[in-house]
Amino acid sequence: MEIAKTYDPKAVESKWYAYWMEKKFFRSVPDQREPYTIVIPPPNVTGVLHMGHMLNNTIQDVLIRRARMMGRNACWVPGTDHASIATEAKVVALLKEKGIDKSDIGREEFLRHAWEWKEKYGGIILKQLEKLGASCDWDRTRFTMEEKLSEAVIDVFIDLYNKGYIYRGTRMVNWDPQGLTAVSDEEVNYKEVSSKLYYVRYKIEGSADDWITIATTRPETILGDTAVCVNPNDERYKHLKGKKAIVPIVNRPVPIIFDEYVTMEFGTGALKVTPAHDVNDHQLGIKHKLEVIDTIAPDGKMSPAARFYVGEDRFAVRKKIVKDIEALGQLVKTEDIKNKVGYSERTDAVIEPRLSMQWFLKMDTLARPALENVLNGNIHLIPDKFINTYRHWMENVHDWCISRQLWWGQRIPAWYDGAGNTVVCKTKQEAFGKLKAINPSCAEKDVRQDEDVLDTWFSSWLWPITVFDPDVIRTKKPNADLKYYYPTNDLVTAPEILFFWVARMIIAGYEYMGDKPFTNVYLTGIVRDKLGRKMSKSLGNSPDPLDLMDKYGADGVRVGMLLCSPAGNDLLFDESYCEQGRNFANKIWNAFRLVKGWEIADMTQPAATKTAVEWFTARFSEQLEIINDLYSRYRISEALMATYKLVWDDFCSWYLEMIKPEFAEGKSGPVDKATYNATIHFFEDILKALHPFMPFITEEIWHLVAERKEKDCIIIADWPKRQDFDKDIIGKIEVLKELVTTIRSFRQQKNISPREKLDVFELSATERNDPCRLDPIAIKLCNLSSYRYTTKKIDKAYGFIVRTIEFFIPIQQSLNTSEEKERIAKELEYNKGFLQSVQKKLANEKFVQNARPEVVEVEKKKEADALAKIKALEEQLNALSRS
RNA sequence: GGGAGCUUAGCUCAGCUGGUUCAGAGCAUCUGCCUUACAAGCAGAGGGUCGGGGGUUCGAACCCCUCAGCUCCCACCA
Repeated sequence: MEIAKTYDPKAVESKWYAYWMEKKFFRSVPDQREPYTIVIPPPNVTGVLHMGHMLNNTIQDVLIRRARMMGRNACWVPGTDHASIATEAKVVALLKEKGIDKSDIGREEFLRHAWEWKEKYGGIILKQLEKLGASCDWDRTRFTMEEKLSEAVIDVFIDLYNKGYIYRGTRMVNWDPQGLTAVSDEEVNYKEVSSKLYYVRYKIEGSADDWITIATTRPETILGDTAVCVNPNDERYKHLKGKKAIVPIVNRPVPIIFDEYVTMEFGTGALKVTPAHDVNDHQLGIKHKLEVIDTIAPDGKMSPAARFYVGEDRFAVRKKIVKDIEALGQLVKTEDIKNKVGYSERTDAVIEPRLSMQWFLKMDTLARPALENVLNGNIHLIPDKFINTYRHWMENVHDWCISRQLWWGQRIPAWYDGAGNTVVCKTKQEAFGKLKAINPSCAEKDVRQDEDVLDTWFSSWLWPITVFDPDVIRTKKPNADLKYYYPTNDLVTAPEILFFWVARMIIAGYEYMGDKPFTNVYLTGIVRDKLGRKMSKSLGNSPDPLDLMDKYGADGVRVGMLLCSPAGNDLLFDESYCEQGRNFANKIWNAFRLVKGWEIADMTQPAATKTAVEWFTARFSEQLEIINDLYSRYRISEALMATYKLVWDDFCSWYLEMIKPEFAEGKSGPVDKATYNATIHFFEDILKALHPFMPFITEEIWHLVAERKEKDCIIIADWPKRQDFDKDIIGKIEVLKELVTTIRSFRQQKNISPREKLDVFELSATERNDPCRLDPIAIKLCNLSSYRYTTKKIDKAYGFIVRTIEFFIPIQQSLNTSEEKERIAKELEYNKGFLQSVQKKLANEKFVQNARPEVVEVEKKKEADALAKIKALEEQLNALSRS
């Protein structure tokens, strides 16, 4: 059978994914084994796979696959998030294209369209995850807005309301004029922008020519001014006590108030107060009992209350009003300044602080256990630098605005009778009953449900609970799944949603399960481009993961992602990492080709090979231990690198070269059975160690390297067991590697072909003829005609030292003496310098007194070695001088 | 404005409680090789006063101070 020279992932990947699915290897049901559980951070239904997902899900899949191999009952629960704002915006846009306006068709009709859209496109991202090799239990796929999960959300709302944590109130909220909804503080991004600070003078009422000049960046809000505020300590304005200022354009007299809130140094020290459109002004408004004039409508256009520019957008009005004020002669000056403006995370519209009636969740009490259990280590944040950030947030947590003025989402179960009474309960009937009890004149037709839906995070914070048992909120009796899988083990997510989601899941976990939702939170970095810029659609700097997988194979891309993912840091992604991943896959493939091409013969095992097998046995265990340790510390990319080097360097470059049969009659010679079997066994172990990173190629080779029964797949194979290993041989081979490298380097320097055989003599204190078990390996790897021992130095030979052992290679051609002398002199000089530094240390009494004995011993050993080496080098130099 | 963190080879990073596994890894670079597993490869080599300065110590990439630069989080003074 001819095996292709390069590995072709395409057919292999789809074949094995289908096979795994068919054999239900991803399926998990509770059993006797210890569970290992991950719930996926549900991607938005609107989402398409981007590099962030790739990273995130690759890590999850690595963890879940390894756990599966370690004998745990591995369960990775997939699903999607309904993402109210994002999805609603998408559907609105789609309808708009068809000429349909959301408000024209009404709630029911709109939701029908939204569901239709979800059914059609909502599963795309999950399909894409399959390409990556994600071994999710697809039978458990959940959607945050499916009936059962929604019911749980409603039950939680009612429960928290009954417990007194939820209240309704008028608050200044972050209003998204494009999405036409309130958004939470966490959904506002502040960006620094260049803007202008306008100085506008207001006339003092009743004066002839007395003015007060304020400074503002938002002149359009002047129409809503209901006061001018100055600092009571400000000498400049003391005379204005009890006076009024006239707001320009609208000509409204407003009080001049005094409050220490105002910074005297900023602008003119006088602040215009617009309680309806600024958070701080709102506070002032409450404190000084100011009138509130809401001049900006929900859509960002001036409302009738503004009286001027009604119906025009606030930004257009900003320009206009400045001109008009200038025309009035009241614009004093303009300054360029930089300030920060809030943008909506979802729509990127400028956030408008706006007063509105919203539902809030009181956070302080609920947040307490969530903070404690992170601080006391019950929940680990990885890397732990995030603990500080987490604590800071949890200690200063604000009440959470949970209502959204949208239709796509769980509708708030609050009911009104139109007479100012509110009840919170599940159904209209129930509500009618309750309302009637309060207000006997209430008719059923008066009962109206709150129009708003709940914040998406108010549903996803239940995710680790409701994916297993959506009824538990109501029944309070966890089902078998929930009992078995909860708390889950690892959560892999982006630090950006540490507060949005992670913190709130922890809160919900303790409130509803009395226990943490997960033990470890692995926070990935943000995927950036080579230049460190965040990947984004608008920059066009984000590669399409599907294209990448097409080009490099899923295994290649997985490896590429992880190669550049230092634990807890952002990663600067570059396609060349995927290339490295693909090359690695190809390397493995070719190792397989080599082994598969061997003929097995009934022959005794050569000495070199026997030692090589002993060495690799030890080496593998040694490295496996390191790899296991890296996994346990979630150093995933380092675990990959250790595996990479184990495979490429130790297995391919050293082991396979050691055992490779010699050529005979123009083809590779046969290999003995013992070596072959050992090698196949090593190969299997290596494939297992690689499987979490490269599931497809390992499964493929697993089936080619030996006969397999139907369900004998690597995906469910046992993770290799670490054995006690022979440290001695590992050390010896390390020295041998140095010898081999030195000889190869010598060949290159002297232009000696690798085909030309060389003799090597090792200087030995005593006469000996017994070959060491390593010698045959040296003979093979260096293409030697012999490896002998000598008690005398050899003339007319190239002499060199490895560690403390002296070697000679006799050569026909005469050595360039001066060149050799120079080389040895250089080495001598280095060693003398080294010796000096060591001796200086040892001569230092304070060092000998204070340093730990082991450290001193080491220095003494260094000294002895250096002395021996110097002696040898000097002798070599003398010999050269004599000849 | 408050807080956290970072700065080690051209690039991305590792270096746990100060001392042999301390100056490392991968990639990139350079040199020689189409050697019958692999040129998506093989072999070899070069490359860093560990951001600057100061201090503690017998000894500092590691501890302290200071300066500079970068990143993130929180707050949002118009």
